Amino acid sequence: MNNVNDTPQSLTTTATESIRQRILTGEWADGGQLRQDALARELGMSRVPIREALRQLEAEGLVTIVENRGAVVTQLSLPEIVELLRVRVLLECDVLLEAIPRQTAADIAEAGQLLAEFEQALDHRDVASWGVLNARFHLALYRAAERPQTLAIIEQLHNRTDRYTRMQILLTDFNDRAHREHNQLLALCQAKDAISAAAFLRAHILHAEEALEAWYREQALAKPAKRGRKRKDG
Amino acid sequence: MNNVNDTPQSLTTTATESIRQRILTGEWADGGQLRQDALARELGMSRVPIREALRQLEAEGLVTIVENRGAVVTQLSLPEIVELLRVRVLLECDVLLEAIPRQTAADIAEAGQLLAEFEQALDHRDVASWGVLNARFHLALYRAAERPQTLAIIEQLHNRTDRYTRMQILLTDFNDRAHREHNQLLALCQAKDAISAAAFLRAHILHAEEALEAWYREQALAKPAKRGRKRKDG
DNA sequence: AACTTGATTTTTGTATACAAAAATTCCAGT
DNA sequence: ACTGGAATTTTTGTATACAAAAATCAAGTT
Repeated sequence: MNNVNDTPQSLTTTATESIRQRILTGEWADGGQLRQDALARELGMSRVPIREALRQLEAEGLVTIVENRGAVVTQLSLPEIVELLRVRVLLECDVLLEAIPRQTAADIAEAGQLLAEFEQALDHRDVASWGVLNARFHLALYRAAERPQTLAIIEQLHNRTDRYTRMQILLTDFNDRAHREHNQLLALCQAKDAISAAAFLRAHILHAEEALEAWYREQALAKPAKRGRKRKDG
Repeated sequence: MNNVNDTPQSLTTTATESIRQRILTGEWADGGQLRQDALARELGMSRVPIREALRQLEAEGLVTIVENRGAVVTQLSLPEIVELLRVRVLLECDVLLEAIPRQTAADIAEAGQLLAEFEQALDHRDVASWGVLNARFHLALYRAAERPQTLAIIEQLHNRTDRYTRMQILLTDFNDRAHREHNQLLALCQAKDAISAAAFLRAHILHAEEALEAWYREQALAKPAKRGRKRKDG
């Protein structure tokens, strides 16, 4: 995704990548407003490439542009998140099944390296990188399937959902479980046990979904209590 | 997708929709150049909203922007098309399974109406509308699943692949088979036979894939012959 | 305190201008 | 006829200016 050629990159591409990265690392809250002028100043360019970048990110599902009102970081409802996780289950399990017989030692090593980085990030509560590392770990396992179009769709699904699964890990102290499951997944890949790995991956994603649903339910219970207190104080 | 509100639509949105529609109906050939100036003149606006529209359509996979050289209608190779059709199989069969128990008589009637329109379009060789009607027919069957995010992804997959399956129908006289299979699919939905319908849908999409692959093989055989003749004349 | 209205400011959408890159044309030499 | 280089034209990328829409602020009324 980085510009590895010597040809200068257009400002629009620079803006798209920068804004996307900042959304993925959680710099802006869900629903947070993205001001064209501010972004243009920060990135040292006019509003025009910013607008083009926002158009692109809107089509990727990361940004929602409201006409004459500007752009916000897209907010997903729980049903929407759950739906996208279900799509992930369908695509990722199929791709993993196909990838495992073709994974090389280098693929496994790369995934292992990413897992080590993810463990460190979990230990250090470096929340900003959890989603990115999670996506990279999964994609490293799938790459051997040589399905670049499918992987691009999967990457976009991660870009849209990992903010939420990451937040859930943070708020429910899901670290150990996430790490355990990733290690187990890697071990099954090393063992070339495609059927078990795909079934495990399915369970892994569905666990995240269940935990997210449980967390949302807790929030729903917690919110009315807050409102009650506010009335008393107000 | 049409603007049903009284609020005026931005020029960018207008341009996006217009250009997308023209790509889907085959107005431009695969790989055809999209000139910003020409589009701006045709649509009666400046280049700025055209550029924004092209950025959006690029993220949808319909357009490929080459820096400093402009935009072309995206070309997919056979492996890429096959891959996207496989993704369609995964998503559409799952969604149809979920939709069928919830389909209403209105859903079935809508799909039947679209099938009648598709039959007419097939009879009249109205090629421009085949892809659009095909997508609409399928989406009508799935809508009862109430999975809007998944349907949006499926719609984009159709937008990216129906140009090719449509071309294959045209060039291999696949009309009768396409029509028969759509009718069979609708009948299985009417019978609420979800398992058979999903299996049939899978076979239907894979038939299209096989036919496309066969057609590409014929083209590969046909091409060297043309090149040979050209050398003799040249 | 809440609401309404008008004025002002901010933000967005778009056109125009300009610079840079790419494509095309032209011309001279072989 | 072909090639290479220069000149010209076309096209793209971006900044700036302007108009319109939305948001904010201030004053007055209930």
